[in-house]
Amino acid sequence: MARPSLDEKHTMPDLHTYTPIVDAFKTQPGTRLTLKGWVRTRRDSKVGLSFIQLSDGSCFDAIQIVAPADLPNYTDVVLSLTTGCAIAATGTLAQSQGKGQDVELQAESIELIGGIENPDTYPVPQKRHTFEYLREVAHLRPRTNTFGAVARVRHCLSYHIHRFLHERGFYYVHTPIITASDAEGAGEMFRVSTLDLVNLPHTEEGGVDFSDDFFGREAFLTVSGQLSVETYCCALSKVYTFGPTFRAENSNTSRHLSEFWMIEPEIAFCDLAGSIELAEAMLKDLFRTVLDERADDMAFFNLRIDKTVIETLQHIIDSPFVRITYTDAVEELRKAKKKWEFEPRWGADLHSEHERYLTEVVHKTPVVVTDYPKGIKAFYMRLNDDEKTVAAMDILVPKIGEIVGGSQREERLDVLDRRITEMRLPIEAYWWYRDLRRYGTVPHAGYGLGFGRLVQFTTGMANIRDVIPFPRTPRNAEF
RNA sequence: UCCCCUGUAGCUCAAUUGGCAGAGCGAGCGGCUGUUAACCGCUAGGUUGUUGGUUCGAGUCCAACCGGGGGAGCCA
Repeated sequence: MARPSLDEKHTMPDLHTYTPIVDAFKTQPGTRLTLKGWVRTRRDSKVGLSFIQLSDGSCFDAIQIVAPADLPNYTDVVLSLTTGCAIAATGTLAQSQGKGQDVELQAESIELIGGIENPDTYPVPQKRHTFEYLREVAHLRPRTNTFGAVARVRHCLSYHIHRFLHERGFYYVHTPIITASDAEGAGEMFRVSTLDLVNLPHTEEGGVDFSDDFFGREAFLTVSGQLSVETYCCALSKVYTFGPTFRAENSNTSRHLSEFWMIEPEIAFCDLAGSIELAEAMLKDLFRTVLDERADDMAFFNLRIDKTVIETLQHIIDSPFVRITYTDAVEELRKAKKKWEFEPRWGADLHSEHERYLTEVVHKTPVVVTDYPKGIKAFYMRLNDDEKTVAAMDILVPKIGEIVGGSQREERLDVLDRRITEMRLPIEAYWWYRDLRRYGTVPHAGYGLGFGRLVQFTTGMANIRDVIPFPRTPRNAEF
């Protein structure tokens, strides 16, 4: 990420009457600076000094400020600073006399900007906290090491997804959040309505009369931008969406959210293999970039969260993803000397234990499973010549399982219609989707990459609720 | 939604066969120190998730409900 260099600062609006700590660390000792941020800890020395660890979130490390006892407000302000206080400190950057840091700020003045009402009630004092507890104080958890690091990595991944796709000629399409179609076929939907719930208008047959509703018909939050983005794909060739999606499933796991972000590239004149290549290149590019640009945060995750993350990411960057058909995968699983809770069987979906075995035990790397039975996959996936399987793919990674799900789309109208009918879906609802096959249809393919799962995998964080600022899950929408 | 575990101080957890509610961390005060996961001492802090039941007596046993965690399913 191109942070503005110090020289470029003057070309920016004067937001910074102070220096971000990330820049302070790169500054020559002897330079006079003002720093602003939040106090992590204060330690006093009877030599006549206080040491203040200051963090502003611009990088992982906090900086040490040395506050001499002869500051005019030393007794009444400096000595009462506690964890969480917001301050401004002006002074000279100096080579540290102590161990543990290279540079520190020798303060000439310290100004209290925002104090702590009562240190005893501050929810995130400088001590160990469980992630479960921190979820209850989600408005203050970004001040902790872990959540600051997650936020920076999340930003880095987000930014470079756009960069990666942009560099390859993809256009970013804003697909709608509200959809009038309940036929997206990827799970339970949240209803969007302005009807008065306690006094619903009824039709003559006794059902709810949605013609009185805001859109004059039933409306929902989208579960996927795919169907919409296919329309732009069949005009701009290479496109993607990156936005929130919503699933009203009663899912209670460490890798599901009711509101989550997803990247959905869609590529015209492309088959399944092409979309797998893109997904693999994209994941590798992202891992490489994060290890490079967020080395500070990644070192922390590797030390405190998961001692194998960096090694795992590096290994993935260096080796090709394993590709295996569903049929071969089932064969391999059946041959495995392992007791399954669910016996692998052709025609049934792979269970969590099967996916983990493939990716964690057999291959120890991401595994791309392709060509699933048509009966367990969505209507829009392209029927293979065997008439039994469809050109679908899932990319499985250790611990998390499915991180990408994609397919080549069915571009033949007759086959598409047959599939819609077979699956007893309301064909009228797909009129505009079917039009794409009537007017200049082309082979195309795409996939959905779960952004939260990507952040989870990259950081080693065990629960998806801890890689998004304010997780929405069943019975939980505080904040 | 199903299975298993769990709910005690601000946080993390103890509390013997049912018998006086405890510790560490954090916080406050004091001491020590170019300190840095600091160290030493003192102090404050509790309707044991809720409701009901069994019992002379319930943190402990029983029931229902509510929250949290792990696994499964749904998927990204």
